[in-house]
Amino acid sequence: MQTIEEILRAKKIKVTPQRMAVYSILKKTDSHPNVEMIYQKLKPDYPAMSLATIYKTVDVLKKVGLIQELSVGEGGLRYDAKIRPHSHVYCEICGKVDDVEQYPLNELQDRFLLEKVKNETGYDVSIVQLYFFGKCPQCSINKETKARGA
Amino acid sequence: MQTIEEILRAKKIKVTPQRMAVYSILKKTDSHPNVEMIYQKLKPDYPAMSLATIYKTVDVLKKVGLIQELSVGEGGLRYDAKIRPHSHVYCEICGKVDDVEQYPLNELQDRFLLEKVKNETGYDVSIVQLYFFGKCPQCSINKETKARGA
DNA sequence: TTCAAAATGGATATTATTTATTATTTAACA
DNA sequence: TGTTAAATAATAAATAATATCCATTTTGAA
Repeated sequence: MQTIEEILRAKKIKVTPQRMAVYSILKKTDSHPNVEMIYQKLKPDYPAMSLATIYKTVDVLKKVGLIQELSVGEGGLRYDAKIRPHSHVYCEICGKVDDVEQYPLNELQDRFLLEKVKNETGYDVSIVQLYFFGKCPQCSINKETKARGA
Repeated sequence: MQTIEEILRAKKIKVTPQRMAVYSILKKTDSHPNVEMIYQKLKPDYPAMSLATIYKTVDVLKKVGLIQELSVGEGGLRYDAKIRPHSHVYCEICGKVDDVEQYPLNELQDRFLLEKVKNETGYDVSIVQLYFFGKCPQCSINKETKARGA
């Protein structure tokens, strides 16, 4: 199995501490952070890291296929180092993004699905993303509490 | 069947020419326009229409459930008056958004799907969106195709 | 027809995100 | 180790999307 360093070097992309740090943050978390969140998470260990570097780094990592980009309708984009097929659920109240692990992108047999869509639309499709939108458990409770209380 | 006017009046939302015009544009097109595109389309017939009104109108129409909002990773949002379950394919070169009619959101038996996701994640899910990303037929043929925005 | 509440137009403000700039530093490799 | 192209930091600036303001107009219903 290739290491991240090997993957980058194979594409003539330099391995830098900043790139490793951004990737490492994404690999560790399941919070699907945006650029600003990555910036804040890195600050303690890399106080000199520039926001611009993070923008460039997520671009690089995305192009190389090491991370995926999520668009949930906020201003910016979210990033995820989990690249095997899975879908996401977005809380419209607090903005949290969670993985939907079991279901159902893997059951859609992606390759077959891409073929079908290509046949119907003529598009050469490379990425599938399934999103669910709703209210997370915490926000559901808060609203109930608020409604009952005050 | 309820008319749009009836749906709005039932929710105590005033029926205005601007709202009808925005809805009508969305109903007629399959181009999934964003606010700016709607604005441009309306200009010939409604030269006095304000951008602010369009922002407010798509909000109203979305809340009432007459249109859906799509987020494909651009700056802004796209709108679609087709609200029965269907998915979308986005051309990463020219920015075009097309419907994927036949497949596969209807085959996912949405209600059952929402239940499963709720069981797994605890989220109270109300919306499902399936996106495909790739290259449209025109952009596949024309290698000289300009990047979006050009 | 009248009237109050709601909506609109037009402009501007706001705000968040992203890109550009440039001097400096660093990774890769001979 | 030296060289060079690439990357980074720091900051400025552009971009762009959306919200706000308020005077005027319009809708809905009494």
